[in-house]
Amino acid sequence: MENLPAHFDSVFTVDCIIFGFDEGELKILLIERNEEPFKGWFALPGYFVEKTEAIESAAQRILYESTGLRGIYMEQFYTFGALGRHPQGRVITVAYYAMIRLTGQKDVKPVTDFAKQAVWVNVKDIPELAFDHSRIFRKGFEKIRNKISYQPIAFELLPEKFTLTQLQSLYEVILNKKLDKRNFRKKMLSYDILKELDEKQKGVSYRAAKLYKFDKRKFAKNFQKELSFSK
Amino acid sequence: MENLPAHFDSVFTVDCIIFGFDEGELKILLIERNEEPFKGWFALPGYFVEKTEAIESAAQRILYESTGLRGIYMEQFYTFGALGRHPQGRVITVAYYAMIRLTGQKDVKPVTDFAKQAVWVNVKDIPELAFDHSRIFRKGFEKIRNKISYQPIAFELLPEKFTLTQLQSLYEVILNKKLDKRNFRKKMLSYDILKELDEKQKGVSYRAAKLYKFDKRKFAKNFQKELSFSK
DNA sequence: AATATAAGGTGTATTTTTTACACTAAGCAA
DNA sequence: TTGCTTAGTGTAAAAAATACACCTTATATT
Repeated sequence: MENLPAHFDSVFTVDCIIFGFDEGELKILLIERNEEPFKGWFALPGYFVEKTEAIESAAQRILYESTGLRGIYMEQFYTFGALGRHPQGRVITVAYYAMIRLTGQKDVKPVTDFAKQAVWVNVKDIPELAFDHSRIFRKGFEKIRNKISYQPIAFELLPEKFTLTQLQSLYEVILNKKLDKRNFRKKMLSYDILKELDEKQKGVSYRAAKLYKFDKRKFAKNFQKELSFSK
Repeated sequence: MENLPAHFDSVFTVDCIIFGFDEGELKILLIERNEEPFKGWFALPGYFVEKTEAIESAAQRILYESTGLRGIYMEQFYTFGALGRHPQGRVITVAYYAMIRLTGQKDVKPVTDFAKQAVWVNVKDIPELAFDHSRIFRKGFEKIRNKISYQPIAFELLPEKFTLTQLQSLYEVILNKKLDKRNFRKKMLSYDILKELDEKQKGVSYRAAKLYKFDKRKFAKNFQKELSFSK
């Protein structure tokens, strides 16, 4: 613990797991580190929290600096504070996740030096990450897998207008299992939180599907009962 | 942020919600603060984390110092880091809860100066607490209320041997609603995680009930399916 | 124009789970 | 012996979850 960099006074950091859904694949954002330790490794977007910052704002700032993304609601899921997490001493890390919509601008780019680049990586292809970030990722992924079963968080990953098949395949990727089409639709529609639009999918070379939107109004009204997708 | 006490270097703390079940009442441990700010107020047991401590060990140490309790497994549930939580500056607090068995030695006593006394208080009678501890308590209580519906955490609050009626009334206190006796028993027994003992309750002035134990072995085997007590 | 292709969209029967509900049995005390 | 208090038990009805297959529609190809 001798000779630490200046920010080691604060000794705590925020790391973010940013989920995106693109072409049927669930991805997260990783940065390539441009600083020792673990220079050149991939890591979750994250950095040191300033001494007088609220954690939430730190999370926003740090996500912006490492990826260029702004104004994204993140949910805190765990705080990691074991000894030996960081080679230079005890570092406490508050971890957040967010699910975002990748429509159009899915190009991400760090705006500071500590990250060399930011990239979207399929959750099935995550390499070994810096520090204990692999563990943090697993814990966060487990969290959303669990949460999606009883809370409508999947919509945040989809474009505003989506088909039921897209919604189902997102559930399938997150839960990592096949769902029955008829049962999925029956159940999803029974929650009465979707709005059926008069529009159809465009640009597909087969029968176009109806488009739906998540309906916040209906959700607030009808969502006493919880979602459940066990099978 | 001028003139802060020495430990303000570290600016983070651990707070604990310790649940106990006693004579049909769900209680938590509070301490009376013996330090400014909020001297004389009740607060959750908690204190500053040292610079080179792991959070988990800090939580153990702090719980011991404020209440005399040792070796209690605590589960982290949220980290609070808004500005303005602490009148002297930004303080980040990692919050834990634990559920403990109050058999015999339920007397608690601080072993340092920052707490004047430690007391068990019924969750229905919690006064306004120091800092944002009322909020932390509500969040932790919500967490266990939620968790008890799908994980067998209630047993940790009961004596090793308990009756089904005791178990049910614990569920009722935590969930804050009446449950049907027959349905409760049917469902609880269907999980096959209890061991029926050859013993009966003693010292009651009415028909004595059978005693049961939580059976970790069976639990590990049979607990793919989750508990659920919605009604 | 006809055909092939690929996904969209739909219903029913069966099983499982949840719920509602009330009386007898046992033990102790007076 | 009687009264009091809690223990302990079963069934029918409703609701939810599951398993399962075919026709429809839009486009692309010949």
